[in-house]
Amino acid sequence: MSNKPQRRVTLLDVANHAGVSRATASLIVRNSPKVADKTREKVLQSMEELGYVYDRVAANLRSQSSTTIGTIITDIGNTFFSQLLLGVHQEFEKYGYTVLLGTTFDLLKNQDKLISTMLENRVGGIILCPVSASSDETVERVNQLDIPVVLGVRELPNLTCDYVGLDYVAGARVAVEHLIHEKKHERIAFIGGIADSSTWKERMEGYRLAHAEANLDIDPALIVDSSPTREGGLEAVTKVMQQPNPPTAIFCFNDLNAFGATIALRKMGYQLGKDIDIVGFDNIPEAEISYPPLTTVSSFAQQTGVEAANLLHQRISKPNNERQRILLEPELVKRESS
Amino acid sequence: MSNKPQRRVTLLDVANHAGVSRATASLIVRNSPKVADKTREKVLQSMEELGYVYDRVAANLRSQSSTTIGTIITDIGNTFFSQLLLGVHQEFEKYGYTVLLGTTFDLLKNQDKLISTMLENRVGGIILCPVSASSDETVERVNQLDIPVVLGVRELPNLTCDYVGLDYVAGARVAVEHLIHEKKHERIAFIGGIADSSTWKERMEGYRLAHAEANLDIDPALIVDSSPTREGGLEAVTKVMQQPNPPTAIFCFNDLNAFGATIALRKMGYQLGKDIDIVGFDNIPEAEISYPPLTTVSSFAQQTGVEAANLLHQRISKPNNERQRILLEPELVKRESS
DNA sequence: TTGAAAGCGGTACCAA
DNA sequence: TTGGTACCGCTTTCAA
Repeated sequence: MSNKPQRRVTLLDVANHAGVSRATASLIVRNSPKVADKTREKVLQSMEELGYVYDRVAANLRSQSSTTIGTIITDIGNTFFSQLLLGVHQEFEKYGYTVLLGTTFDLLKNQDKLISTMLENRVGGIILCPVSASSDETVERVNQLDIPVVLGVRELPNLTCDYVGLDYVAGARVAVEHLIHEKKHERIAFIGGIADSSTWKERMEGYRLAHAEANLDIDPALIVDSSPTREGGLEAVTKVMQQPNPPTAIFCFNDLNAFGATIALRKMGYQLGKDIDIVGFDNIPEAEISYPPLTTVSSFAQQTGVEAANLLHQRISKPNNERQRILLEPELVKRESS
Repeated sequence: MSNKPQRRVTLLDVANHAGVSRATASLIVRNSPKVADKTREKVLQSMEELGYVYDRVAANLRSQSSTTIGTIITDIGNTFFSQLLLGVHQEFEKYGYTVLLGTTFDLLKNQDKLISTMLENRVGGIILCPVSASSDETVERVNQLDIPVVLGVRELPNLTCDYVGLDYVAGARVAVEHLIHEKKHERIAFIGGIADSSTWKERMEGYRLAHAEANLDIDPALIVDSSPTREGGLEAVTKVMQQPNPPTAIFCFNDLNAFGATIALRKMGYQLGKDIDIVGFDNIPEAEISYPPLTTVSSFAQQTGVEAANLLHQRISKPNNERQRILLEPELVKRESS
């Protein structure tokens, strides 16, 4: 028993064993109702005995279909994306899709390669969280694809596919308004994130609106971008606090940036939530247990994943439906860091 | 342009367009050296023009090979596993494998189904982090598989496949020794984790050894298991602190449990690292930014993923190599919670 | 170095 | 309700 390199048991083997044709056996694996119960049982019995394993790959090849979908995210190490992925999985499990995972680390060349890989693997659709440097070529390329694509988190211009993301403008605005009105700040820094990206620009817009509404001027020296990581936050806040006239509050591109900033500020001797206020963006699980617990804007990562998966599923089953654009509403979660 | 449901461009189309045979074109997509440079260029040119996309699925079917591998983890929401997954990805990208991801949520029936799905999708191998309730049937089943399996994190008895994990006994021991010798505790609780699982038993053994070595008795009332989550930690610590003679220090099954315990203890009015000491296990990124920063045992999640991927790759290329068992050495990371 | 034809493990289609 | 056969897109094998 268990002497490995045996030939795979095929449907034909099963059919022969059960004394039926391959076509009939095929109907049975596909749960077709138009086959006699007796025959079905006989064949199922044979499958059991022979240890038959369905070859979905061969089936998909012949039927020109696919049961796998590609999910391309930026970084699994970032809880925001792992939460999103959780949502995607959770939803696709229902539909019986399998997920092919790819991570870009925000590099365009990785993204290009991943899209190719996904296509070569005949995925039925792609959930794409585009890298911040996504170029016109990316857009062009995605537009050319014969399979459905749902964009997540970051929207690309001139792209006509479904999209699910957050109203970042509103999210940034509510965060900054909180700092202005409830916390009475007038010099608020905006740190982190890559200034090229649409997600940054939208937060910037929210930041601007909140200032405009309160008749507050914006000091460009208080705006320092960086990579959206802990390290980035650390660097950016260090830079911004070295100003002759430093800010009294800090709005961060995301929670990761905020954590980095927190570490740096604490080292400088600031007491967070007292000497200086800080608010993040995303509400990743760490925000709750960090010190001090981080005030942040929830961007509903898991929910985003769920919606994206749903959109893709709909698009696959009804290719000609009208294009959808889902914008989740952000929510300010007040904790102790501000 | 971009009128969707066009037939897929095949190698035959390319061959015709370039005026060569399909076999020749096939050699070219596989980078065979035995084809004239002129022919190659002509064909590559045609591919470009026609927008050819290689069908890896069909290729794998015909050549009885596979370029995807399955990775089955417990929960993407748990940073330990997302870090592990990060390692796996990072490594497989080098070898050109694509990862099919599955999550069990520690449920046996999910695990069974995922293994089936992976097989049906013709994965070339599986990295399996088994659920804690993995039964003899799981073992039996995995033993029967014709494809390589590498076990991660949790070892299963009587299973002859490669394994990569941590020396949990040593890890628990060093943690508890720290509490006994450096922090002078004599009543140390062990909370969290499922008492059935091998990972729990090994930590328990380390806990026992540290006590034995210090001539300390173990009070069974201080040992409370739970699910390995934040909620579990919260419940378990609540139970253990209600003892008439509560512990003065707490060793947690993992960091998630520790965070839950932290929240509960703080609510009870304890000041961590002062009134009571706590140490976790895993050293997930959150441990560093939690309050207070958590003393914990690093279990090198990402490294585990890297090693597992390597093991699987080796096994796939050399099926008859001797079985390997990699045990990473734990490391105590001292922070402020103890 | 290139080409013709069979086959991987299924499904589609049509006839019986 | 069942069976026969072509075929999905590629690789393999062997001959030219």
